[in-house]
Amino acid sequence: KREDHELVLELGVGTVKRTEQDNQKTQQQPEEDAHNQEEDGEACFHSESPVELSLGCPLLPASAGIGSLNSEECRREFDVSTFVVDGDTVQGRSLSTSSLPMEVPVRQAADQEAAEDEENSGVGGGARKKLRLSKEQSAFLEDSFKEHSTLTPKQKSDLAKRLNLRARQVEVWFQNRRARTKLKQTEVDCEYLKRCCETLAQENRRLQREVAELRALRTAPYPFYGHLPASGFSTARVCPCDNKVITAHHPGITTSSTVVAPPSPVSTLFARPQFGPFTVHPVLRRQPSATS
DNA sequence: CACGCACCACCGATTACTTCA
DNA sequence: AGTGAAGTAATCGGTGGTGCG
Repeated sequence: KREDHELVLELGVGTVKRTEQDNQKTQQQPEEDAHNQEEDGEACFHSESPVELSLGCPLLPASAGIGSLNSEECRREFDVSTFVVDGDTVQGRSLSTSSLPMEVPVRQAADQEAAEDEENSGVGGGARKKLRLSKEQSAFLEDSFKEHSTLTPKQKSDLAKRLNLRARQVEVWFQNRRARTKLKQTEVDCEYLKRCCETLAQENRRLQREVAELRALRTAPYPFYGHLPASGFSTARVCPCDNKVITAHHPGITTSSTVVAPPSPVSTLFARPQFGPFTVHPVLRRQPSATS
């Protein structure tokens, strides 16, 4: 956790808390898994050596625009140098598709073969078989997605090979993942626009009240203005739209000039929020429902 | 250089299936 | 055990970019 950020998003990936169901499924395929491990020449995810991966993820500045989400920056901030093996913290490992220090167990080697058989045999008329990716496969794909939301053909085939999936499956996963990200961003944008609307409605009400007051002043007898400053200005306000100072003289003469005004609460709110694994809009960050 | 064509990657919408409350 | 909602893998049809003849 870093001191200069309010929140640190932590993602846990691992097999420490395996459900009974998972264990049962694993037991159903011990031979296949063992076979795959031997084939790859690397040990992985033995039930007696659970792996937990903790990902520290500092928030990016909320001022980052929606279009400016820089995956490079995200990646640099994305500290995955620590994970835990059997309770011991291991430092200094980086996470990438090429250097992840573990092989990912596959749940569906048999299903994979069946699907490929079906593909090769050209049997397509029956009900499609939906395969569920294992937690580890999903986590690995998720990590890859954090590095790059799109894949080159080589990255795709590498990932497919590593996860024992078809390249098409990897491709589809990334397509669906992008769609989910976009959907969530849309939801965040919607929430943000609602807030903008509320704020503008408040501002509108306030301005209408002010207009009514000014009209009342204009129609009042002259001595009523005795409290005004010698300059004769009755109001001086910064327009949130273009940072112009609106000054109203009596009676009814209005001038304007551009100044550099500090950001108003309104303009601060209008900084567009950014959904993503790394950013939370400052307004939304302080919601009671937040984890803080 | 313009055109048509094939190929590919991607997207949005949708379906089909699984999981969970 | 049955059921609906939510999540997600997979499919389909459309679009834009690219290379080639």
